[in-house]
Amino acid sequence: MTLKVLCVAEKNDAAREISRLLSNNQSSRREGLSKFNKIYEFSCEMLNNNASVSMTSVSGHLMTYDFTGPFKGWEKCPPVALFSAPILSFCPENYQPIKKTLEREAKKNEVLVLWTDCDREGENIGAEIRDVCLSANNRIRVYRARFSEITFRSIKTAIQRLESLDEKLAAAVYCRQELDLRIGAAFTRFLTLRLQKVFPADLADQLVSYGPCQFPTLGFVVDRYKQVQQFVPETFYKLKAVVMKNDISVDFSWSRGRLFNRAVTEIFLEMCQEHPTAVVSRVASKSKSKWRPLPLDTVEFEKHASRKLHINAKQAMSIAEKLYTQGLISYPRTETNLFPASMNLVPLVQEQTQDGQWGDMARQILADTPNPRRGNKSDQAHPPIHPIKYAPNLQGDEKKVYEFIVRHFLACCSKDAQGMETSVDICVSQEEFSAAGLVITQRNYLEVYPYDKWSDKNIPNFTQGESLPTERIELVEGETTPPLLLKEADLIALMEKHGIGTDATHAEHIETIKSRRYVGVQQDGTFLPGMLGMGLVEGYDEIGYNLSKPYLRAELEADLKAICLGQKNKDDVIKSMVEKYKQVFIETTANAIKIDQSLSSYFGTPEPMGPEQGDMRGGGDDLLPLAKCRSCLQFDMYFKTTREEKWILSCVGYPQCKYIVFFPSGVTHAKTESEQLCNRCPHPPVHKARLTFERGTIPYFLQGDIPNVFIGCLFCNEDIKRAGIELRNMSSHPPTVAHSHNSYQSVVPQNSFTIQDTPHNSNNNNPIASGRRDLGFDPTNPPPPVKRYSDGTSHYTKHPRVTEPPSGGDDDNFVVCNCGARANLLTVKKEGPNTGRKFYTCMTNSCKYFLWDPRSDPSMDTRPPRQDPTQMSSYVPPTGDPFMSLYPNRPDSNSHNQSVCCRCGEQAKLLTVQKQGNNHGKQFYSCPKPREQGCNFFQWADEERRDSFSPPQRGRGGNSFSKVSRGGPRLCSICRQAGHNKKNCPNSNPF
DNA sequence: GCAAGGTC
Repeated sequence: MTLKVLCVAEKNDAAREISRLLSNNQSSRREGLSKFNKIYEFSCEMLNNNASVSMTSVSGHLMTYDFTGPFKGWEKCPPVALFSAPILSFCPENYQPIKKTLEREAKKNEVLVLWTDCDREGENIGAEIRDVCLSANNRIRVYRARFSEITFRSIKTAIQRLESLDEKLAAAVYCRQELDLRIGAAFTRFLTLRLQKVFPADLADQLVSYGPCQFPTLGFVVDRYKQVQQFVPETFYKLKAVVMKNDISVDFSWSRGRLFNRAVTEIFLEMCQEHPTAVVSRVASKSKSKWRPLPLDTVEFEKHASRKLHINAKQAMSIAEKLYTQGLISYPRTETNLFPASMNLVPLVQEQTQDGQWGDMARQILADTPNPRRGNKSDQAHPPIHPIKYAPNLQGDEKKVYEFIVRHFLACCSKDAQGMETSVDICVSQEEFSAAGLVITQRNYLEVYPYDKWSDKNIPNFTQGESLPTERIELVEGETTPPLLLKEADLIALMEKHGIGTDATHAEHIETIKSRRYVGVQQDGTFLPGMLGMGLVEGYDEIGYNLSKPYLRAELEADLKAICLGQKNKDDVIKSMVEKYKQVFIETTANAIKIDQSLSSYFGTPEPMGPEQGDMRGGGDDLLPLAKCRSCLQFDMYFKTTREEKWILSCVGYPQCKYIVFFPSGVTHAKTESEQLCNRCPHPPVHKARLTFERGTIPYFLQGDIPNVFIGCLFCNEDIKRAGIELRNMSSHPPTVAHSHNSYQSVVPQNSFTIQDTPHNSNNNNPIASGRRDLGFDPTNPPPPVKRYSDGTSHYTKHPRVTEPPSGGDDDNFVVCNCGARANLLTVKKEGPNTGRKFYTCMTNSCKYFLWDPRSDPSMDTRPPRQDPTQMSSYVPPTGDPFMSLYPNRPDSNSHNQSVCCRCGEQAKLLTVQKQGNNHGKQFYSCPKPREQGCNFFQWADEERRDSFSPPQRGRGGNSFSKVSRGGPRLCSICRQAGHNKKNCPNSNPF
């Protein structure tokens, strides 16, 4: 029996090479949907079967991450919301062909073997491949091949010991990805939006970013610059003895090195000058070798290119990649600095014998057999960088880079340079001096490697015990010098030392801080911090977090390691790190003025920016959410001002969730009280709000210690209602928002509305409208097309009080539900039988009217949405709705579970939320009288927040329900305890 | 328009 196996490697090169090895050079090649990722086919033994194998590849990560909907817009949500915003995982457009190839091939095969690189990222890429393949073929069996290098032996061993994917490694990468995105985006948006406003003259178009790699890199440059600035030179003194031998003058240096006290040095000088004869105390000769370089890895390549060729790291890497794609050199991204024992270097050296400059050297190496040193690093995937083919016709920098790689390779394969070092010690009046000379005996690798310097230094022959007159003894004065400013190669070395970025990304991070104007490069290649970079680091230092230091990142790295080892759990790490960084962020925003001040020493007077500007542009202290949205329960709600400068409280889920609360015009400022939580509201935390009123507009009984200021919960406070602080709200049921690792958004709005007015009463006179809710959509008798502002024949009618939309265009998406609120035309995005279908849904949570758009493709499934008489709505959203599965809680027949809705007199049901989620098990009252008849009231059993959920037309105040239960003690409606009522409840709000 | 990590 033949087993059908799909193998997937991390990149095409690896797939090709592994196929070659597994097939004994017998694989055939065909095209995949991605032109960069071929499919290699062959047969071999696998899992004790004859396997027919298709081997293909991805190109690194298949999936990428981003925020969704409202969180994508820079000014649509406050940056702090990004710490809890949902994240969408999706396959970007240019990788779709790869994904489609995987899906297609997965369907044809029984087994999937993952051949991604054996590192953390590789494990995660493996998991991405697995998820895609399983979604196309859920019966495919998944294995992981582990190999340390792409050699016949390693590959064979791997195939005999197929394992399972290490979920821990994959999880660590998910963790890194999520944190990098949240932290980077939040800080970047905040900084950019704020500083563009504060320093419009200099930074109006400047992107000011924060990244956990770029910022510490900037920190290194600033640190060194400061060391140089703060350096105070010190004068030192030393002695020098000059001796003539065979007409050659030799400088001997003092064994005491240097002293910082002139008087003391002068005493030694006088002593020597009193008895100036030098006696040779020791002459020693020993052989010395200068080691040939180690095989070249990426980091060394970048450093050498920068130092010796004066080509910056980023540029050097892009040239190397070009040479690689031309087949001239090996893969340039490698952490390996030792050639695998199995690798045959002879043909590679052979190639270079043709060259006029280094051909002789290549021949010499072949005569001696190439023998490179073995370094101590291996990424177990790629060999060190080496030339593949001889390339005589390159020009410019390409030629320089290629030549360097060839010379370095030949130098590696050559022998160490040999020399003889002679050291001579002399004694002058008990003070010791020494000198050394060098004679190079065999240049060896130096012949081909001009980048290293090792020169002869001639000194004459001295004999131990001989006495010589000193030519002179002198006091030399010098000054200590500051450290040198960093050059690119030093910066890369520091990044490597502190684990900032990876070998593949060092050059990119350096490029980023250059392009963001954080640093500049001088003519001599040294890095100077720019005004922006300097100011940012100073500002952050002022705030007190070492964001420009590598520590925080190092802590994350340690956590990631712990995840890999199974000592920590991914979700815990994300939770704690998000919380940590969020606190840092909040403190940073609260102290943002310090950043302004630091920058103001470079960019002049800042434009004042305070908390009064409570918009999304990064300022002030309005960045705390008040609570989770009362409508969608998914997103946070924030205070903000409208264009007309009226205060509102809105859900950041807009436009997916349009819940919004309007305040009366007397409110001049609204803010979340960071320290005060409401102890009665569920779904904590619900913060109390601080509303500032215009003088004279606030009722006397609301005034507390501070005149004209109200502090209290907006969702369960009777006083608010009595005071006439009308919390008008409009909302829509939000579509499901995809969370991490979901590849779809189920529903997205076709357009977005701005809310212009309060909804009004339902139009009870419209028979079609009022009947529709009960009947649902009748497929046998499809209604006429829905028109905007229909003439009464449509299911939606224009309510006379709704303001005309400003455009006046023929906007079919704009309709008014029979409850008076706006209804949206939405499209199902989730893959399934209804993909692409459009439907209308009312924006108010308490209505949730649903209707398929009859203009949708009639061949689609036109069954009406699932109806359940116990459900609140005729529309059942896919997931995420706490009201989705509501079933009456009827365990007994006594009246204990019943209340009478005092508004309409109907008996209200006490229901229990069955669906798993935040509200699981919670009880609520629901009046069964249809909305069209003016009721359909909703209220959680354990709280009072009627206005949030009641139909807008209901009057304020008064209790809609009177309990008919006669059993048990009467409980306080605030704290649910017996013995008092809400008027004298000890837990009540003081207002 | 944000990050960093893979890779072409």
